[in-house]
Amino acid sequence: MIETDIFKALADPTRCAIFEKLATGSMNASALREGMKISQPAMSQHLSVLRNARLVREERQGRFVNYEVDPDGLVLIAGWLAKYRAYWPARIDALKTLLKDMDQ
Amino acid sequence: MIETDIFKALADPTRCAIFEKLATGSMNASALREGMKISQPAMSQHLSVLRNARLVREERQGRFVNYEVDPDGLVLIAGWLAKYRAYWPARIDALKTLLKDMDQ
DNA sequence: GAATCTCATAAGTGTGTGCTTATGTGTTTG
DNA sequence: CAAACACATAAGCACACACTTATGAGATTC
Repeated sequence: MIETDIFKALADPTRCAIFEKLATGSMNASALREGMKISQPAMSQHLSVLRNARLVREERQGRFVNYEVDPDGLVLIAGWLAKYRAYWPARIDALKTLLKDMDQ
Repeated sequence: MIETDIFKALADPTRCAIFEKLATGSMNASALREGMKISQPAMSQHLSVLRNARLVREERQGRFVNYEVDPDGLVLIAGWLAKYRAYWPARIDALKTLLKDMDQ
């Protein structure tokens, strides 16, 4: 099941934080590590998990590896969420407004 | 971090299946267990995790406990997803169509 | 009110996960 | 080509997690 892999990837707070940081702009692993109390191998392992979940993709640049958000994972989550749309209450209107605002 | 709790809840395949089954209609724990090779305590524990993640809510009915999807959890995921909307590609159009279809 | 039913909790166990240190791989630089 | 650098992989360890059996807590039925 590929969705559970995505959820599993985001279930770890550190990994979630890495993803959020990466969402502010693509970075290499060393830059990501700045400000985070985490070893180099740990970062590498986390990025590997995020990559397998299609939440992140890499691009080799010389001896650096540049990481960026992979839209595939996000779209998969959106697709999963869409299946349960029938359960969304009126509150969904607030979210729609939020989405519209972020479109600007 | 409350989002990681939701993701952690959905990271387990069994729990994910329970949620999906519950999305087809509210049920008590015994009905949920039908067709699933899982012990009664295991089901109870899974439901407890889903409840803490606000993905599911309970309603006592006599000696039965009726479970149903809690929209709160879904809305929280939608909110998390919305933060990364900038990364959604053209493919988002296909999803929008899907969402529109499910509105009918 | 005793038996039965639905569900929750307790306690114990094997497996998975996230971390560490140590080392390997590939690239750039002097 | 040797040293330095960025990153990946290996191996080992502590802890979390999903499961089991056993038992407890409430509610219904006879």
